[in-house]
Amino acid sequence: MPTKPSTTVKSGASLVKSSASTDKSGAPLVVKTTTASVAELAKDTSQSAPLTDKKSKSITSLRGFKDVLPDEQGYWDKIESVVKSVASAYGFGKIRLPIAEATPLFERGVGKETDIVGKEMFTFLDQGNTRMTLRPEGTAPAVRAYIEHGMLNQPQPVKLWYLEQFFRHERPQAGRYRQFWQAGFEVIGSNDPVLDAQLIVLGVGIFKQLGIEVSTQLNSIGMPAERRQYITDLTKYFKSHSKKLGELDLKRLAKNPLRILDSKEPAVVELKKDAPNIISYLDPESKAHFMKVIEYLDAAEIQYNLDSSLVRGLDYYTRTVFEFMVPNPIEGESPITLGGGGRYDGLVELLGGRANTPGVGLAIGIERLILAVKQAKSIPASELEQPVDVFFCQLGEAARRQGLKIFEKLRASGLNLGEAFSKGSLKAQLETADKFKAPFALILGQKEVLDGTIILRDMDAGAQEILDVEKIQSVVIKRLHDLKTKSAK
RNA sequence: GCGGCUAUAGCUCAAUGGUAGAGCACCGGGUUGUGGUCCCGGCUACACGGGUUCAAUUCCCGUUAGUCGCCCCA
Repeated sequence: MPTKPSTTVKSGASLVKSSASTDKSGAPLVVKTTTASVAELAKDTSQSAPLTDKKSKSITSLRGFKDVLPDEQGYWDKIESVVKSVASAYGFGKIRLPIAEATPLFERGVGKETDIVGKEMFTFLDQGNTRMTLRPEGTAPAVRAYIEHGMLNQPQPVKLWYLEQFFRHERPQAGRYRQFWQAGFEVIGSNDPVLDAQLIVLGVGIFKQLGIEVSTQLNSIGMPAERRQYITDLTKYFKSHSKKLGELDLKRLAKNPLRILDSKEPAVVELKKDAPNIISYLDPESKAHFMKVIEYLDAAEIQYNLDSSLVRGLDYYTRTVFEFMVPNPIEGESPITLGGGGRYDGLVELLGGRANTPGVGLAIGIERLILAVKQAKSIPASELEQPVDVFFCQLGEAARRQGLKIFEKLRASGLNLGEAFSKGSLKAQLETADKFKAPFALILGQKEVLDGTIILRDMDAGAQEILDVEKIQSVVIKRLHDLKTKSAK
């Protein structure tokens, strides 16, 4: 919708102003309006305004916590509906997860040594001294729910999806906030590689439906035992070249050697070419699993890049890992990762569930997705705007009163209505109708109230017809239909 | 957490060591009955704190916030 709320609460001054105008427009509802009382009210507001303390500090949103304003909702609605329809098409059940969890869920599940848990969680003690955390990701909570509700007694695998906010205390950046939304898909209870592949197909499908081309990076990081050996050798290799490493990469090598693989240092990029490759450390079973994933992706005709340096920052991943990214959002800018996921075959057991309960999941970052969608301009404006079918104008007190009733009747018949009941002049109302891009306006004045009629104005043509007020629903619906078929041609 | 850049009205931007203008937006008016063009009027800002100075929105420092990059990740 093209309009913005007229009062933005940012400063103390505008706060006072907005409440004053509300009083004014609300008054006629309560009091039987006389010219005297309106004049008095007007006097009141003009007196209270100068009392505003200009120096008063305004409270703004927290760092990294954003308002999503009406003019952005089109993107959110569109994405939500795509995610939802894809989820149901693939047989996922929706789950709504609590916003906070017991802190150990993430310490154990995601890994104490990860950056997410180590330094990015919003963790606090509640009044009862319980350590709780605003969820930084969804997989551990989803798995917790799977265990807690005995979902192992349902047909396996259990497929869950969610679209929820998560929290990480990071420095905000483009497409990165402290409160952010993710669409997540979890498939728990089967280790069949076909599920890994299908989840990637699903992810690519979501992006495709939103008009976004992503490239899919794919890797297998094996099971923990295989990875351990790899990490040992990788560390050994890079240590032997430690002179070429910068401070940061040395730190990574000491703390989390896998991370050195996504270093952007030219020297490291060069060294990586001869570094041990994770794939050759996979045992036959993991290797066969990975091969199957690849075969299924080929069968589904999904493009992917094998990237043996793709490692992910959460400890629970096993075997398949993948990422979706927009390679070149803008000329010269670095790629944006829109989503990613992987297999987590040990997580259920780690969180106290039955041993040998595998799982695989996918998460998509909604704010980043919106960034990409905006960039690609892939959603037509008509889908992003909230259409107003007909704008209701009223003139005079009698028309305003009857208008309220007529408005309700029209609303009940499923029309999207615009109105400016708080405005008096027809001019102002038609101006507003114009700003809402309403194709039609209904005009109810004194005369029409007496005659039992109402004027229907075609806003583009400027033509008007006088209708029997009892018949407006059907006529308005018909005119809208005519307009749509006409513009479709 | 680290580094670069930035901070003037709701938005986009000016100017200025002597406290600020425009365009758009918003509100009202130009006939208490007709919008998209036009005319008139109105509202709204120097992020915060300190320093230098007779005087700071302007120069300096700090804080905060935004933004970009790093780290990390979605």
